[in-house]
Amino acid sequence: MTKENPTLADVARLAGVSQMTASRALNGRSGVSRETRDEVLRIASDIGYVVNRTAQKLSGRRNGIIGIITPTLDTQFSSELILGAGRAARAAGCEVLIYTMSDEDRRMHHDVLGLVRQFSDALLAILPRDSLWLDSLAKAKLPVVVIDQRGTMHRFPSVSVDNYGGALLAVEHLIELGHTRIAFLGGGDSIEGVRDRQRGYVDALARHGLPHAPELIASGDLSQMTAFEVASRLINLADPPTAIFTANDQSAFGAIAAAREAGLRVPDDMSVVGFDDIPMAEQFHPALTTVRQPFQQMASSAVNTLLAQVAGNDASVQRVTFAAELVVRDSSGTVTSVRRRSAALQKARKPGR
Amino acid sequence: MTKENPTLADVARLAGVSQMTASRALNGRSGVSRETRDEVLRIASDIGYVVNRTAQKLSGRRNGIIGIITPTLDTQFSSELILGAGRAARAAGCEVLIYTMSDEDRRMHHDVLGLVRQFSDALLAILPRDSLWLDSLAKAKLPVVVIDQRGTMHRFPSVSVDNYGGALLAVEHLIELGHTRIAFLGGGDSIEGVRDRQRGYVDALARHGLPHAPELIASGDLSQMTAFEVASRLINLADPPTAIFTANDQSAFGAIAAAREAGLRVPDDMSVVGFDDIPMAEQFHPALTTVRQPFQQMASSAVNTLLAQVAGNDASVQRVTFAAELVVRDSSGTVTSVRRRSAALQKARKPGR
DNA sequence: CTGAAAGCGCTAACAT
DNA sequence: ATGTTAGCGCTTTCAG
Repeated sequence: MTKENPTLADVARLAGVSQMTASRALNGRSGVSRETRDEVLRIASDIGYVVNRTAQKLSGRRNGIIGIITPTLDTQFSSELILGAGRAARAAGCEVLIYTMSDEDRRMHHDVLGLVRQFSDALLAILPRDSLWLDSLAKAKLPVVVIDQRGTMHRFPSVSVDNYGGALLAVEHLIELGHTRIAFLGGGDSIEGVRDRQRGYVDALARHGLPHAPELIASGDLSQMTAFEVASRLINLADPPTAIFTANDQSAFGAIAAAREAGLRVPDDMSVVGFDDIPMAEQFHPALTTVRQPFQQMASSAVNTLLAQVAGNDASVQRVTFAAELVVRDSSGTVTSVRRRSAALQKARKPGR
Repeated sequence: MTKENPTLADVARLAGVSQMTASRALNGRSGVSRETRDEVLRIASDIGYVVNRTAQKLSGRRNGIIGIITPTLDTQFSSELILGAGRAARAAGCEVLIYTMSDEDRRMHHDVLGLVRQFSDALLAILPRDSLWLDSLAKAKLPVVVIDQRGTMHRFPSVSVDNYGGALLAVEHLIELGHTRIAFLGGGDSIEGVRDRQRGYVDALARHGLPHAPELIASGDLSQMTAFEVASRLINLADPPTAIFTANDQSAFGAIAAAREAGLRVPDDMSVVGFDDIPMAEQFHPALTTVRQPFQQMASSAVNTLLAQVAGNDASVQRVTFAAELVVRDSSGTVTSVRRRSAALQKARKPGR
């Protein structure tokens, strides 16, 4: 029937106690006798009472909601993170609410943050690419943890993967396989993590005495389509690379498609190594060799930091970095004979397209 | 400085009017003189006032938030829909809050719905595959619109694409290209839309006098990986299909990978047509021929229906269906000579794997 | 056109 | 261990 949602007052009345007592019992606070508590809980569950989190919040208390703000939803990168955050939050008895800030309407940072704050205790920010955001965040008076973007000002705790170290692993893997002309397909330099990957690439090369070839460093925008184009250019170089390390998995997919388009087989004629290890990496054909970000751990660390801050344990501004792990699959292999490669490229170039 | 967020009371005081007047002005209600209104708005904007939506909601008013509940975030299907909904909502001056119900914790339908209701005026449900959900939704006393799943009980307004018609388009396209052995790679029958696609496939065949070959109907789970396996089986049939129509794009990607694995070229030796036209479809290589769902339109229709209901225009339970559109790209082509195909398959089979 | 009072559901801060 | 009071920020009555 159309009976309204049960409220705390209902529970209290039915249990024959005051609202306050009911509240205490429900929240597991001290100051309630076992008996009373059990009774209250029983009644609450009986009538299907669900605490009203907006009221909770309005009254000044924390309401166990953590807000996630993300620029996009369509990257597996963010979905993985969100998934992990949700799990971690629920494990702690919290819920998660997601707010997307699509690129178009970066207009009202302020409003959005204001809104999020009204609804939640803390905010998990998944790196919008511009730092304007960071400014707005600074004004929001609530705990914030930023993922994968250490603000230049170090204003917020952040959690990220060891991008530099991961890149090192990837490139050294390629070097071990015998590659000497290794290209880097980056993603612009608006994202700090991506810049770190490039640094790792450069240093790995240097460390192994490999020449620094500027023409082998190209930059896309982390999208598959752009990566396809950029990789195509790389492949058509007079002296093309035998391997490409890309700044993310999506780019790797694009690079692989480009290699195929050029008549090269992966990994026989061209090795490709990505970064992220999104679920697709394993499903792709060929399965992608890539650097794994421990999304679940990162998310859960972020959530816990947030929760600690909410609880008052001021963990000051800290940055947590997780180790990256190289996952070797089928897109990387030993260098093929130069003859074969050249032949393949020649053949592919002639017909044109 | 650490001054708290401005509240309605602040605006009112500064403007020298009562809270009520300020409220009316801010909400664009009648009963306020132009002058007063302008003054209030000016002040509000000056001090950066942002209405507190939780308070708004608590006081019984609608707060302009529409909640979206989705089982997954990692399918481009849902991201597209969410994106579209966000746009439509913002166009109407509303905001959108997303709640994910990961498969694991389908436990507390009730709580989740309760929570969503507290935060928002209406609910857009991108449905989890089981209908238990529908039951819970029925109890939630707030406007609901369901996307792509017309509940068996027709309890909610729904918007979906013409799955049946879309499938017809896809299969007829294949038939026009000369294919006669066309397989269907489905996705189980828990989703009504997917079942409709299968019906479309069957009917298209029948309509063109093509034999109904049960062995050419296989079912996956809409994931790329499963599709790879299922498609592999299809390809290894004694009399394999020359084309595969898949229930969604992800499955098409898997099928293409399987074809390649078997030594077949797409589209030369095997045509593949998907369904959805997620952004990846265009970026994939080969670009995928697929049936487009007008995500943006669907989402915006859903949002508008929701908004209308909130506004009180009870549009009763209606179902909106959008036409599907065939997008021909590079993964479908005319049938190749059987000789070539057989040769390719023979060759691929011998080495084994 | 404007304002005062009361309350949404809950929780701190004081009582008892 | 339990109850009372007051108030979070806003809005709906109902009065001027």
